[in-house]
Parts: sequence; C-alpha cells; structure tokens
Amino acid sequence: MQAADTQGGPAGAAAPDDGRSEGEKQGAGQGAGLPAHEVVYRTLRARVLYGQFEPGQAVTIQGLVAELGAGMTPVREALRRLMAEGALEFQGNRRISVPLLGAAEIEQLLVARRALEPELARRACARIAPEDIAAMERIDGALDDAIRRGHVHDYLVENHKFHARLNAAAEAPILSGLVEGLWLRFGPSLRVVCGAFGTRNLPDMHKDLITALKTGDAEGAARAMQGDLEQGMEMILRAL
Amino acid sequence: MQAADTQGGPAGAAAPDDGRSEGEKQGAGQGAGLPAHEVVYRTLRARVLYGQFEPGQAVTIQGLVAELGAGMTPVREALRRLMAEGALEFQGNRRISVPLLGAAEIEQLLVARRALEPELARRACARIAPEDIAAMERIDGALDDAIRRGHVHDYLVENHKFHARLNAAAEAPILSGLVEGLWLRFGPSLRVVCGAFGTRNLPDMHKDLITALKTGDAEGAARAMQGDLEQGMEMILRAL
DNA sequence: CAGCGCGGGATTTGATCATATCCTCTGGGC
DNA sequence: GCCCAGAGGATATGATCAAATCCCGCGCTG
Repeated sequence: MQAADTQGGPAGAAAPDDGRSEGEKQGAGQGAGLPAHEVVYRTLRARVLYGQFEPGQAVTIQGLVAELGAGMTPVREALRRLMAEGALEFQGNRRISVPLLGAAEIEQLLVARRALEPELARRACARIAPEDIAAMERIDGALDDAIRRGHVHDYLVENHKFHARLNAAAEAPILSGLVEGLWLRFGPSLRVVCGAFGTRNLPDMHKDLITALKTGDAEGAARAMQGDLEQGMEMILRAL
Repeated sequence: MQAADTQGGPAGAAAPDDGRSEGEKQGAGQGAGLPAHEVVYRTLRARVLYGQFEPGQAVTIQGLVAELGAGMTPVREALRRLMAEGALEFQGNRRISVPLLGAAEIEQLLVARRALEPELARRACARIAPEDIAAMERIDGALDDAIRRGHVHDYLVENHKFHARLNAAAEAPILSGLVEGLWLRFGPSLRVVCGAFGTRNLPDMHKDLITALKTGDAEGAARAMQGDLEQGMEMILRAL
C-alpha cells in the first residue's frame, strides 16, 4: 500500500457513488469535473512521477479497477496513454509493468535531457516574468524545507514543480512536453535514489539558476540547469 | 454477441472469425494476429506518418469505427495513444483533430531533431553492420526511384524506412523512440510540402551519410544527418 | 521411498462489444 | 437576438470471451 490516499483527494475509501459517475463536467470547477480516464491518468502519472511505483513492479488493469473504483475502460485508456509516453512498459504477454532502467537507458535519458532542458532554461530566461521567478523561489523554499524535514515525497513534488514552472515559462510546449515525458521515465528510479541516499546531499543548483534568471543570463541558466540534471542522473546511475 | 444474444445469435454471428484472428500471438508472425487496437493504431500511425491526414482535419471515433470496421474500444485506445504521442490533438470539447503546426512548432521540432538525430547517426556509425548499410543503400535506391516516378507516398515510406533503419542500428531505443515521436508530429505537414514542391528537388544527403557510415566517420555521419533534417524542416517551414 | 518434472484444470486477467447516458453543437421558433 | 429542441457524437459501464498463468496431483526416476 504505497499510496493509500492519492492526494488528500475526495476519493475516499469506498466511493460507491454509482449514480453520479458521469453526471459531471468541467463546467463547475476544474478539479472535480474531469473525465474519469483523465482522473485515473493523473493519479497514475503522479505515482510514477513521484516514485510511488517500484521499478519492475507489475501493474494489472483489474487491480487498478478495484483499487481506484473506476471502470475498466478509463483505466485501460489511462494505461495506454502512459505506455505511449514510456512511463509504463508492455511486458510482452499482455502484461504491463513499470520499466526497470539500466545504465544504458539512464545514459540515453541523460543525453536527451542535456539536449533539451538547458535549451528550455535559455528560452525561459528571455521570457520569464518576475512573478514566475518569485513563484520559483517560493517553490525552492518549500523544497529546501522538505529536504530539512527529510520528506521525500514533498521534495520530489516541489522539485518537479520547480522545473515544470521553468519549462512553462519557456513557452515551448512541444519541447517541455518532451521533457515531461523524460521525467516520467526516470521517475520510478527516484524512489530507489532516495531510498539509498536519503534527502541529505541532494543536488541543488536551483539558487544559481534563479540568480541567472534574475540577471537575464541565459547561458548561466543553461549551465546551471545542465549541472542540476547531471547531478541528478549521476545519483540515479550510482543507485543502480 | 455476448450479452445481447437476444435472438439466439444471427445465425452467422456477425464476427466469429474475429475471435479466431485473436488466436495468433506475436510469436508466430508479426502482421497477422495482433490485437485489434494495435492494428488500428498502426493503420492510423501510417496515415499520419505518410501524410495521408490533412493538418487540421477532424477525426471522429465513429467515423473510424465505420471505416475500419473495428469496435469502438480499440479505436478509442488507438486514438488515445496517438494523442499521447502528439500525433493527434485533443481539440478541447471532445473533438480530436490532426495538429496544425505553425512556425513556432516547426522550430521546436527542428531543435529536438537537431539534438537527437545526429547523435543517433554517430552511435549507429560505431555499431552498424555491413548488411544494414547494404539494406540502407537498397532503400535509398527505392527512394530515388520513387522520386523519379514522382510517387510521393512511396518516397515518404522509403525515406522513413531509411531513417528508421539507421536509428535502429544505433541501439538506443529510448532516443530512437523519441525521434519516432517527432516524425509523427511533422508527418501531416509532409503532405503539404509535397503538394507544394513536388518530388523534384527533395533533399538527399543520404549518399553522404552512407559514405560516412562505410568509412566509420561518426562526425561526418552526424553532419550529413543534420544537413538532411535541416533541409527537410526548411521545406516544411517554407510551405507554411 | 522421496524428489522432481509435467500435464490438465481452475482462476486470474486482458480484449472486445453493445448499450445507455450525457454533452455539445446546430437550427428553428418566438 | 435569444432560447429551446433535436441530432450527432463521446464517455462510461458491465457482460462476456479468450488466453495465459498458476497450482496441484500424477507418474517417473534415482
């Protein structure tokens, strides 16, 4: 039971509200009225991204149907989507599992990240608004706080939020979408990293990055980003 | 045929061989016994990749159900998968369409391709086997032939096969998967390109690439690849 | 006589379909 | 010009079938 409750969400224990299943739409709000497959997708995505799935772990459709209380079709679609993004793997015989990464895979992910994320930092540097920088500083504070408290999950969430905010500021949806896909791939490995090293000596080039953003130093931002991701991937590699 | 067996089955049971077709696994052959959603996916993927969809064109589930003779669930899953890969776009209000790319999107795709494909060429150069090179020369011959005949579809197919073969030789499945996703995104635009310019002056750095592969010149291969993709993206950009 | 490989059945799980319900868009009436 | 009704299409459900895995008992061998 790695994650009994997903996110302090309204999905309580039983949730046997059968009659209300589809009588909802995004008209009211945006958190509650999403299609079922979207809700399932986001739940599973968060689990992958924040290391709540073990690498190599098997994932069954019907298990998720029972656990999430959703129908079979939405679960199937969410899984298909995650498989297309590389977050999950089709294990041959109609079996789905969380990918188990080796050194070769980590190295490829590193190459891709090194190619894309510094470029995003460069672009963000030119376009970012002061309130975005402020938000990133706030997120970075929460991140440091999570590290101090030794709270792995919060650290991973804040770290992702930090980078996502930066990538959004670059206004390059295709590139940041690609990067999001990369994060999904090494997400499960973060669990292992934090299990091995804890949150003590986690890399943090975020301060340099924020400084570069404030001064509009695009190359400095790119350099800080590259340093950050290389340290992260290095830790994953060592945790193998 | 299952729950709705109200009248004891329509004597022939609409699709008894539908179940038979499932009897084959991927162990025996590749093309025959695949699941329906996989067949639908490949069909649609080929259409996207080879410019048989018009950019901006709307895609309806029921239209594909009627056209392909498949059930609704397989079609939905295939579409969801293609949407996750960026080959199709969710148009907000339950509508799916082929993405319409602008200059900004093309530019991002160019950045990603320039980062990844020369690297794949470099790796392929170190590992490629002589029979792979021979196959690529054969494909390139068919490609030239298609150009001579002015046959756009064949040109696109052979061109894709050429690059796919090279990427496979790099033995970097994650990177080549990413590149495949990029190709899927600009595929529909190729239709416009070929409509505008025909097959006359299509770029072809393939000869240089093969030469570099034969001599083991990794940097030369990377350079040729970069030239090839930049010419291609330039043409798409000009066709806007 | 005990340990081990193997085949057959039972259970789990994935794939597909038909249907019901609801949302969105469009056209006509006031 | 706005509101309402109808049509078309998408989402979701549950049932059902097929296949793969698992488990257990049987026979064989040392």
